[in-house]
Amino acid sequence: MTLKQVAELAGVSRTTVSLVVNNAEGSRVSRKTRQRVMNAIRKLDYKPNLIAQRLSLRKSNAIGLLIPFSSPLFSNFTNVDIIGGVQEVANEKGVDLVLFSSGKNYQEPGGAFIDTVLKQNAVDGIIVANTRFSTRRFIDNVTRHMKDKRSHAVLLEYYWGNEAINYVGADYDGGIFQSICHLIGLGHQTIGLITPPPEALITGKMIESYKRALESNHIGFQGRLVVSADYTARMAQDLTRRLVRENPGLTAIFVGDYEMALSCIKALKETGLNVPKDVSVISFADHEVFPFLDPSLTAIRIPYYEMGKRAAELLFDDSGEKRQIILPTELIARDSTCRAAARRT
Amino acid sequence: MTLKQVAELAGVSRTTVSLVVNNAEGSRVSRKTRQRVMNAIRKLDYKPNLIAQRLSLRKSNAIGLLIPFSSPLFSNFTNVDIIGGVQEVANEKGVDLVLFSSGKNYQEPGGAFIDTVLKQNAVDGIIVANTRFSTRRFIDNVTRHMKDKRSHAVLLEYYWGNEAINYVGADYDGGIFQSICHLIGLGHQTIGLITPPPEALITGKMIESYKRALESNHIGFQGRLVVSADYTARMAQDLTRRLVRENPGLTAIFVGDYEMALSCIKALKETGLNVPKDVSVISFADHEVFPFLDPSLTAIRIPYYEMGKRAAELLFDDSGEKRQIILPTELIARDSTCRAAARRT
DNA sequence: TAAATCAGGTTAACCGGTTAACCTGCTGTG
DNA sequence: CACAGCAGGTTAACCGGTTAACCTGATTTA
Repeated sequence: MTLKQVAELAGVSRTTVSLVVNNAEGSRVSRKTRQRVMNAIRKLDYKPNLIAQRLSLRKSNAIGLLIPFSSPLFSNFTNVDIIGGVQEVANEKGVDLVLFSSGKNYQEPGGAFIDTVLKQNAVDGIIVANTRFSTRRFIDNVTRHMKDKRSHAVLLEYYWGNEAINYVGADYDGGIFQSICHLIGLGHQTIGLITPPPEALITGKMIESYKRALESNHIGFQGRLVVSADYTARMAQDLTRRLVRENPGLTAIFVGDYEMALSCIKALKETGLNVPKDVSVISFADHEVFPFLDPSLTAIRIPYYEMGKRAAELLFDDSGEKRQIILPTELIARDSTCRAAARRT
Repeated sequence: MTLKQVAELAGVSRTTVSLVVNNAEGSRVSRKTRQRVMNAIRKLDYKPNLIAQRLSLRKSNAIGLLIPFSSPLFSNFTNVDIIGGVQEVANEKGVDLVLFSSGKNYQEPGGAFIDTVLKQNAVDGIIVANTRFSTRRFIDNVTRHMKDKRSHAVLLEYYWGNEAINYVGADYDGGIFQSICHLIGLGHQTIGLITPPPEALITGKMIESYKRALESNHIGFQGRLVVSADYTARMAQDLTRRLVRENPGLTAIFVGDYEMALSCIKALKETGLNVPKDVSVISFADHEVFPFLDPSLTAIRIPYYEMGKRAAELLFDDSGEKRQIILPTELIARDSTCRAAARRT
């Protein structure tokens, strides 16, 4: 089932078979010969060996998607959307999608990994996803390798820096700003903020957006309203309880991760507080089931599917230009937020 | 950055470099030469070309995961778990994970696709996932190619047939049987069933399990309690309304798909019915957010992550034996089911 | 009619590794 | 001393494709 066998059966050279298989434009093969070759191909059920093809063409015809996450976090639903978006484009372009994911600590693997993968020709290009949860060190490490003109890599999610690299992000700042303003508009003055861990890139930015929204509305910033959790349900619940205990005036919480938002609501209910009557809650990312929650959850819609598509498309852009794409976000107001009222404690 | 360049810089043959790189056991390389080569490798930042390696070794060092789904259904959350499980094993074994997904219609691609992928050496083995939603034709097509002793393919999800092929499934029958019995135990006598489309493999089996549970409890089967929907929210809602309208005695519904379960509940609420007081609802698959729904949703837990792992492990089993693995399911009772009471309509 | 052109192939080098078989010089042994 | 054995390499074939360059005979063209 190789070119050679087909060639022998058809009584022609390998070159001719190759030309027939690739149906070359300038078709230098006569009808008769082509027929003979086609018959041999059919008879042997010949399929070209992709690996040999790739070696010969010096092209792997595959793109990589690196989700720097360990298994528990891997199931973050945003990943499905990203994978789906990337997959769609890969399908369209006829290339394979290879999935990479790191081990337990999402700091690793960094730029070295990308470098290796590309140098090894495992893939022609790679998308590094979910960088909002990565550390600065990780990102610096990655971007160092991406500045190269020929580097076919795309950062999927916002890059808070000013290097000329490819990235696709969403307007997190705008979404968070809008969320906080939404709460303030509903009369909330004491708004808690639960962020991802301090070392996650997004955390600092989240706090900035939060502050900016407060300032725009002439509300003072209070450090003790801001806490960071490590994505675990337990910690999110503990911090929620601490927030309401230590801040009697608190009537709203913005939670920077959807899983923690669920835990936050659970903790509030267990504390005997009503959502939204006592405390309004907004989740950072939206989810298809949020409309069905109790109460339905107000959240920022982030177009991960679209982001995946755009990132993949960027990978196929051979212009050599580095492009930055930021897609809009949108606040979806549901029942977990309402007009502020004094909390009964 | 090829073997040749390293060889030249180190002043040795390509063979020697290859031996050093692969750190061959019988290490036929002297310390001195090894050092020289290592230095050259470091100096040039040499990484072996995976594609050349694969060609030479006649091994692609990659496994494929085919999710025969179009994009909207691709985001089915069960897929993340499956992908995560497979990924974990792939990582462990040091092989790449290549993701395939079909186009719009989930009948295609079938066995021919698998055949092609394996013949092309794109991957060493392939997992065909989510087959519960596939048609009989698709499965027959796939299994035909899997009977081959040398076929490295695993069906991920139950295979309702008796061919000797590799598959990993879950005890759907047991889960559904248990669910219906649970409802009956709560006093429900008129239980609706919303299934996936008739052509989906699981549909017929679901109805069988449902019937079996009724029979075991001496309850007559009524055809008009069973309807099939096409996964869309609209259809699920329409059918829910029809079920309650046409069956005044109905006090419970088992829904064979988690997205449709959400729509079902929504429709019930809009009809003015209370869940669970008027109608109890059980969802076929569980989800991490189900405890947070309103009401929290009773569901069958299906260990998709574990199933992904087992399927991947099966792929690496070179014994030549075909193995069948069926993992247990579990009914998680929550607030969407309660003791039956006459419906106020 | 001689030269140019062209259709329809083939030859051979190459992609970047792996590895069986072979070579070479040294050491040990009967 | 002749030869076996071995350590430490190298040669060359091979994996299964692609493709530039070349060949050959038939058809145009000047």
